[in-house]
Amino acid sequence: MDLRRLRYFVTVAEELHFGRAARRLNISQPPLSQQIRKLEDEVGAQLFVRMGRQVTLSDAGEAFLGRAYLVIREYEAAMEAARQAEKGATGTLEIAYIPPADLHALPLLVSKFQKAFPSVNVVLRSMHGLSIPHAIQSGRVKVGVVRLPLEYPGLETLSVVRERLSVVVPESHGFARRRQVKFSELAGQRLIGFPRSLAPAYYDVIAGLCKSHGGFVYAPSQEVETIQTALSLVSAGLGVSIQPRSIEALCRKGLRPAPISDSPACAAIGVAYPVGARQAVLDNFLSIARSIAR
Amino acid sequence: MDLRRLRYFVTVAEELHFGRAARRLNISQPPLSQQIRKLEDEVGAQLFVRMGRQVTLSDAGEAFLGRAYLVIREYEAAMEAARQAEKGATGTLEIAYIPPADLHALPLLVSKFQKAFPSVNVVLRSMHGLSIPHAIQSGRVKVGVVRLPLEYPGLETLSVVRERLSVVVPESHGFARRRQVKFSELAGQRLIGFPRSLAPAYYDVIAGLCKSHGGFVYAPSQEVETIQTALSLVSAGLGVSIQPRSIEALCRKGLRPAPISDSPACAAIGVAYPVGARQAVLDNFLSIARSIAR
DNA sequence: CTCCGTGATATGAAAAACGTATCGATGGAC
DNA sequence: GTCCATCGATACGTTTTTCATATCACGGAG
Repeated sequence: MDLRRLRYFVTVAEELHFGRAARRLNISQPPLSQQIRKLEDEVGAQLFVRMGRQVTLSDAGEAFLGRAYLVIREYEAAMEAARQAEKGATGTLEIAYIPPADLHALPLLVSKFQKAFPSVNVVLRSMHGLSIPHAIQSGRVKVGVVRLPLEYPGLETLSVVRERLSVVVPESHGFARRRQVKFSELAGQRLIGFPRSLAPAYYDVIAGLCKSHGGFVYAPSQEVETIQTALSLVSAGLGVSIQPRSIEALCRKGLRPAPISDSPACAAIGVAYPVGARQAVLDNFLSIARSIAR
Repeated sequence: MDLRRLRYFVTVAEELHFGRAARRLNISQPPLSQQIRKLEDEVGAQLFVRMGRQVTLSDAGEAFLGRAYLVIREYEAAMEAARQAEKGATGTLEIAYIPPADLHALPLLVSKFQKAFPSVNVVLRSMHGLSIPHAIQSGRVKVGVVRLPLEYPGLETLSVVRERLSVVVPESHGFARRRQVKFSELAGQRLIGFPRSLAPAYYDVIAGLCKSHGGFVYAPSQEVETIQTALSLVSAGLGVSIQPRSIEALCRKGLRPAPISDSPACAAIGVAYPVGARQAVLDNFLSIARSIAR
């Protein structure tokens, strides 16, 4: 399908001379005449007026010519659009992300990506961390921004930002004026945390640190699903909460974050994507993610 | 050129299943796979993702699909436009006309034609009667509105309106209050007329009537090219002028038209067109002209 | 009238598209 | 795990389409 007849027609219409047109098209004249005749049959109208040795566009041909140019241009634009999409320079990138990602990781990723690929349409979908893997594998989104580590068959991950931990306490708390605290000091505190099912691996990292560095069993006395709720409960004096250090930006009046000095950079957020996905938009997004991770 | 591959692609994209698509297209499955592959080669991008038994549109295919619909629609619109143009329902009709035609004949023709064929673009070109035949045969205009009779090789004519004659006199003239005059009374009057070369046959008709009915030789003492000039000269008292009866509409203050009672309907205006022209717009225009001529 | 240029026609060769048969891979049933 | 059904890809021979060479038919110029 190469729009051959249309190109033949356009050339003849431009030359108004079958011989010259045939030379321009690198074919001989008889097949050109045949193809024009077939085109006329298909269209159902006589496109040229052959009077003697004079060839003219008929009214129908005149009307057809302008449209023919449009068809050819549209077709070439379609091919070009497909090539651009294959290079990942255009198209749509659906990103599923967990709410806490919009503090740091998500704005970083999206702004840098959009600067590099301004023609890509980015669609952001806030989702529960649990449903993101399935959304990726079903193709509803191309990539997820999730809490790491994440183990899921068929998915690979790439760490983007890693943070150490802080403990958020109310203003009246003993830690409120401390420059830093240690895990061991958290023993006995009422802890406000998230259900393990929300991010099992991340939960286990925190629990492991409490055990190894603090010597106590991580057992939140309140389980909440969002950071905002956790902070509200802290503010109300129901306990303290272990959070990534970037939580400071969210600490409104009455809340104080205290860095945990012996915390490794364990609160990681990264991207998750299908193994062996051959999608250029995704590849481009991943290279942006890698450049941020350094 | 039937956009075959494009239609194949669209069908597969709609079905996302080569077998079903092949059945819908009334071909077998292998050639369909081949054509899709060739299309992918030509476009330069993989349009479908074949993973196992699952067929999906790739990003490139997604981008291509929308444009492909446009191409197909544009192409069909082009064919339809050509057919419409061939039927004469659309296109352009260039009309050359002599200035006196815009009194009666031209508005009649154009308004009725445009009512019947509103999509045709009518272009009106005022020209000297002498240059109209050449304009028609060279194709610069499709039809002419001219003074009849007209003899010209390669042209046919069709009478549209026929009028009897009046003589236009100044208010102070002796004929000014007459209900009608006869050719014989025009003998001895100073006559204002047009050069014979402007419309030889029409000139000869008038001259013949003067001779046969009036018994004198038609010999204008002033020759002018336009009706307006003739009327101005009459108004200035330089003479009287023989004109078609519809001249009454142009008689401003100081001018009086007097019908010539023994004039036949000899001032004819009609359309001139190439013999054997097979142009539908022209045919449509001619049938309108015939319906006006009754 | 003859000759040259032009588009249409005839015919055989090359290329493209198609159909039948078959392979290979994948997913589900047992 | 094995078997079976499904689906797309491949192989190959046939049909259709397209092309090139040769030739014809027509019209205008000398």
